[in-house]
Amino acid sequence: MSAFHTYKNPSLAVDMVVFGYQDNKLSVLLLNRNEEPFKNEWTLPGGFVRMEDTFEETCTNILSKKLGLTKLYLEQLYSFDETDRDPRGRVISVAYYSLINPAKFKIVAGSMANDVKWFEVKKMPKLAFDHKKIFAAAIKRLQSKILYFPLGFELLDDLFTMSELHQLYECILDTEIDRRNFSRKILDADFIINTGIKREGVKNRQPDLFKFNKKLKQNNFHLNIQQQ
Amino acid sequence: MSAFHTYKNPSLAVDMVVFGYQDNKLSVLLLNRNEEPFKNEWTLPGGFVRMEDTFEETCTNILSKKLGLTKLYLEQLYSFDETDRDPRGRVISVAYYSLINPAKFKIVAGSMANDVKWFEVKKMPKLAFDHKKIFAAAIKRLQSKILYFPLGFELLDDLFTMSELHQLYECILDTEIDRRNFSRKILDADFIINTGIKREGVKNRQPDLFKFNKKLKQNNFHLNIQQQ
DNA sequence: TCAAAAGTGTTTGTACTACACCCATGC
DNA sequence: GCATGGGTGTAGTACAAACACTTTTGA
Repeated sequence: MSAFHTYKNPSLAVDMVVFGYQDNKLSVLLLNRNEEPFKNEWTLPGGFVRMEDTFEETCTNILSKKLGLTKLYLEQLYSFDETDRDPRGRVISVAYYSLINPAKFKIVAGSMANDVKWFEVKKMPKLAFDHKKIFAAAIKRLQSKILYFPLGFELLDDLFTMSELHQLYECILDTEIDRRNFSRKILDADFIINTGIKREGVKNRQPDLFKFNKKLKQNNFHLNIQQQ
Repeated sequence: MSAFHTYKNPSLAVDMVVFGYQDNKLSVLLLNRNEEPFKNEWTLPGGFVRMEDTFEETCTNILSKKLGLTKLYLEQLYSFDETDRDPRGRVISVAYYSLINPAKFKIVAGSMANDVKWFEVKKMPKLAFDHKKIFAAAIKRLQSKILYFPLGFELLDDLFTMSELHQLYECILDTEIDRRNFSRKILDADFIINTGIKREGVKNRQPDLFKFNKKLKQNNFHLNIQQQ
């Protein structure tokens, strides 16, 4: 038992794929490294796990420094263990993804990075380390999970129109969905509630505003989208 | 960079939920601990990750010592990070699950444990550490993944009858499935191939023997089972 | 009064469910 | 012959896809 901590351990870090949705585009938050290795390349935000912190605490600490944001939707993705994934030594990375509404937060550059920026998922730059792989896993998870779980609401304002929700789904899934069938399906599943309020100041007919049904007990929603 | 390994890191371990199927029952392999903490209690097999090993290598090393088995189906489940999950100190556990055919292997007691035993998933003993949680996650993953992915074949012999496969699904999902609808669905999906061979020496009509279709390219299988 | 987006409804086809029937084998 | 499990077929139904129509707003 006394020998318990004498083994040399791999280092342990978290890396995060932070998704944001704005202007009908899905984006990811990247940092530009200001030190070697991979100086001036783009990376996912991340950092080492301290002895006293859980993964989520580590994630929250890192993102609160850089974005000033709290109460994040966080979900563990996968743990990456290739022995050569970090040139500095053996580092295990536990990947998380997060969904945020960029309109609610202001990005603040942190001490480790000289630049923080949103990139559209369709226009991603080259990523350092094995972060391309982590990003790919996150997109895949997001696309499959949104088919049966109410994820999208984290990315939208508290009140949103059916059109906005519909476009979000089309954007994330990168496919066309019939708006009428989508509307019926998502209403039947009780994911959302029509507030009765109308959005004003729009060009055409004023759409209803919906809110997420936080009291949803049973989830019987399932979109059948063919993944290509 | 020189300070890279001076931070104190949490220890890193893997824990495995090894599923086996025999006598129409789904079982899990457990070890009886021969040292404190949790002496004489049952645990999932596991061990610490060495600097030079990947997770899968760690899993394989541990299981080959205790079971003499190779070429395992292994899938990463989740990483458990509660700060108090191990009384000896901070230990992160990356959980994997494995599917094996017990008939193919012989269990060998290892150096760390004084007993190795299969337990039916419906008759599990109290588990040490947070292993009950890990086990629950594994069952849940197995139940949801088998609905759309060809997992069951890892648990069966190379040649099996439709009945055997059907019973395996009913056992894992803990529900009744109409055998005729099941048969049609799984055949339509091209998961399995009828070898034309019949099983002999049975009491009633000789059933066809099937094999897994290893050349399966596109997976359009999906069982619709209501999870209760 | 026209264009564009939003709300609501209907038809059609497919796929799943719930069955029934026949076949082969051992006793 | 009969009991038992194995193989195959079919009618009914529910749901999803495809599509059309009406309503509301700003210009």
